[in-house]
Order: sequence, then structure tokens, then C-alpha cells
Amino acid sequence: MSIRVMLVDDQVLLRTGFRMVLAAQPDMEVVAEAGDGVEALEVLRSTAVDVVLMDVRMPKLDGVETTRRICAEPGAPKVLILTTFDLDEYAFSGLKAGASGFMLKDVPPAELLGAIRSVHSGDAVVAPSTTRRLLDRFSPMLPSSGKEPEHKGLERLTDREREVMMLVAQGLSNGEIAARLVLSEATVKTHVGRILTKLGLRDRVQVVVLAYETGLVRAGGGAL
Amino acid sequence: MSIRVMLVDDQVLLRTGFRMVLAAQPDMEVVAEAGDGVEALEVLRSTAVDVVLMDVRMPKLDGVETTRRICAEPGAPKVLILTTFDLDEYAFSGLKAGASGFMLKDVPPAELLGAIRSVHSGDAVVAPSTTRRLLDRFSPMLPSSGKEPEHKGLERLTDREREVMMLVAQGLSNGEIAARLVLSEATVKTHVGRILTKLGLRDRVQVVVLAYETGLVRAGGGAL
DNA sequence: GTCCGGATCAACCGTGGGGTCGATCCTTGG
DNA sequence: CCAAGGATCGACCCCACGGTTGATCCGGAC
Repeated sequence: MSIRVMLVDDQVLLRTGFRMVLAAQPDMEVVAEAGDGVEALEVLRSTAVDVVLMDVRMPKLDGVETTRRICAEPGAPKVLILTTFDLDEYAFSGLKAGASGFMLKDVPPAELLGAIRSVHSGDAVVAPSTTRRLLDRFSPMLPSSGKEPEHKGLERLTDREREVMMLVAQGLSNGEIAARLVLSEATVKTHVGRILTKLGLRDRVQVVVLAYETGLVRAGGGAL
Repeated sequence: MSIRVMLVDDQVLLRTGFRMVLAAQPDMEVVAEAGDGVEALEVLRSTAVDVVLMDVRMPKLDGVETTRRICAEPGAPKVLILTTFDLDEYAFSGLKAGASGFMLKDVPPAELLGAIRSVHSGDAVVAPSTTRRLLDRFSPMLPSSGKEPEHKGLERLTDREREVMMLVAQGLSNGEIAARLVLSEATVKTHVGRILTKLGLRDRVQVVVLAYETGLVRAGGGAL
């Protein structure tokens, strides 16, 4: 029997993309969609779902709280948190809320499909050790008693910064990045600097390490 | 039925280590060992083997040539090339000679066991794309018509250099590496410099990328 | 309108890192 | 014995990088 997947994301375009990818799979089908958490909970009351692909950032009810409510029900579907870059308290709170794992939205489709199957079969897609380490490293402020996550923790990276970070993670110099993005080197330096302070890292070397450890980039990605 | 494994390596100690690891597995057994290629071929004539763990650097007959002869036989066992660091023409020639994959000797045992099972079930342990990229990157001198590999290609890293490289790949600065290995920073710089020239890389950032891409270190390894 | 965040760029400066040369000490092997 | 290679360290130079400050432009929020 195929895996019944539900998509929860406020970006329609992104849902469409995922739906097309999943439609090509013989063992998966998208049986439901929702644009926010409230809608998701509503739909779930009347639809049998195996795996929920859940965005963290949504209007009305965010992914974390939605996940918490979903997982509170007996016989709840598995929840796979999707983030753009994050590594912020949202994603980790999602795990604490009962999600089976989290993934980056820009992973190659094969990765995502594998993750869905893993989650469906009961596995977590993030190694617990990795999670723990990242938690220790990036969230020294978790309330432990699950109140509101207190957004003060990590500052989010902007889209542009994440874009730069991808290139840093591939070993490019500031000059090369500037050329690639058609920018001045000064701008690249500004971005890199902000990335370092936001993530609490020392230099671009640690950026590469972090990128690989978190799966922002992964071995075999063509970096070399 | 358990996987019948053969160990081919001139280092007795290393064979012992592997044997102990494999002995702990319910689905594997070491049915043969050999200290060089000639001995390996001889033993194989009288013993049924599923997977051969083959070192590249051996006296008499090296791993590549031994692999070639093994794979030339009908019903040949799978061959998994083992290297210390390499990435040299030996390992890749091994793949061309018919090996099902190659691994680094210092991978965690679980990785090795997984690789053995993958190879046994017919999978290659190195993604073809990765192999191709690394081939392009590191062996622009392959004769294409499989003569002697012409050892002039990459210079091998020494043990010490590889040790330093591991730490570089974890994001440590020269000073931190010096402290870790109880060395002067000057020495570390010398090692790092040699690593860069030997591998044809520009800076330590690319070392990190390479280390992750080749599996020298891998995500979840505790680097952060 | 104003305010704010993001993106863009510039000038400065101190330091770490990489390149080069050279030196010493040791072990291995011919 | 001597040659060769590896490991260790020092001195030198240069520059890419990271930190700081400050500026401009723009679009969205209020």
C-alpha cells in the first residue's frame, strides 16, 4: 500500500513542486494539503494520513505547535519538519514536539523521498547524536519546560546570506563568490561576516563543517 | 547464510582488528586471509568467498592487479578496496579493475560493515558520480588504456599529514592543532602547506570540502 | 509620510594563513 | 657509511580574511 502523504505549507508553489515529485513515485500519494496549521488539523480529522510534510513558518498556527497537537493524538501520523535553512529553535522545537525528523527544503528529491520512507517505517531522519550535538551547540537557551521558544536564540539567516553560505561551503573564496553572484567583494565580505556572527562561528572553515554536519550540503553534491 | 569474507592485507595487526570486528557480526564470517596478492589468488582457488577486503599497498602483487585477476574469473567474489587515505590512482585503478567500491581504513566499524553488506548485495559503496568527479579531479593522467598507472600522479600523504588533515577538516586552526598534537605552530603550518600542495588544493577550506566529499570525515562524526 | 530591515558597497586595520627557504634530528635502507 | 625521506622548528613575506564603521538604496510595514 502506498504511503499517504499530506503537505502543509503556506507557499502554494512549493506544495506544487513537492506534489509533482511525489506523484512520480509508485509508493506514495498526496492525499491532502493545507496552507496553515489550523487547516491542517481540520483536514486531518477527516483524512487518513501516514506522513505529514510540515513547514515550520506558517500563518495562524506555526509548524511546531501544529506538530505538537498532531502528535498528541493517538495513532497520529509521522511528521517530517521542512525548513529552508533554519537550524533555529523552530526546527528543534519541532523534534521536541514529536516530529520524526527534519529536512531542508532544498535537498535533492531523492533525499526527500528517502526521508519520507524512513519516517514512515519508524526511523528518525536525523541521527539522534547529531540532533543532540546541534541542540547543545545552537540552543543553549531551550526553556526545557516547553513554554514559548523565546525567539531570542539564533538570528535567522536571510535568503541572500544562505545563498552565500552555500558557496562558502563549497570552498569558494570571497572573490569567487562575488564573481559568481555578480557582486562586489565588499558585499560578500559583509554577508560572510554576518553569517559568522549569526551562527556563532569563527571562520569560513567552520561554516563548511557546519554545512556538512547539518546536511545543508552533503557529500556527493558536486562541490569539487 | 552468512557472508564469507576474506581479508587481504600485509599488516597482520590490521587483519586482526578487522577479524575481531567481523567476528562480532552474526551475518559475517572471516573464512580466509592473505598477506599479499599471490597468496590471495592461491587461497581463492580452494575457498569459497563472497567479499574480499583488499588493501592496495601490498608486496609481490599489489591490490589493483590482484583485484583485476580476481574479477577476471567467472563467479568472482566482490572486492572492496581498502585504503589508508589514498584517493590516489591506486584506489581508482582498483575500481577500474573491477572492484565494487573502496573505503578508508579508518572509517567507523559500522560503516565498514554496512559497506560489506552493500557490496555483497551487489551495490557499489561509492556513488558513481562521486567517483567520476574525484577521478576527474585527482587523476588527470589516467592512461585510459589500462597500462601501468604511472605512479607520478598524486603524492601520498604521510601518516602525520593525514593526522593533521583530520583536524583541519574538523575546523581547527593551526594553533589549535598545534596544541592538540603538542607541536609548534610552525610545524603544523609546514604540514598543512604540504597537504595543500600534495592534494592540489588552495586553502584549508577546500581541505574540509574534500574531506567530507571523500568520506575521510563524515556528517555526524562529532566535529562540532 | 516615517521607520525598519535587507542588500549593496567602501575604507580601514590587525591577524591568521599560505608560500618559501633553510635548518636540525631521526630512522630506514642501500 | 651515506643517502633519502619524514618530522620538527624558525624566519620571512604577502595577502585573503574577518572586524568595524558608515554610507546609500529600496521595499514593505505602520
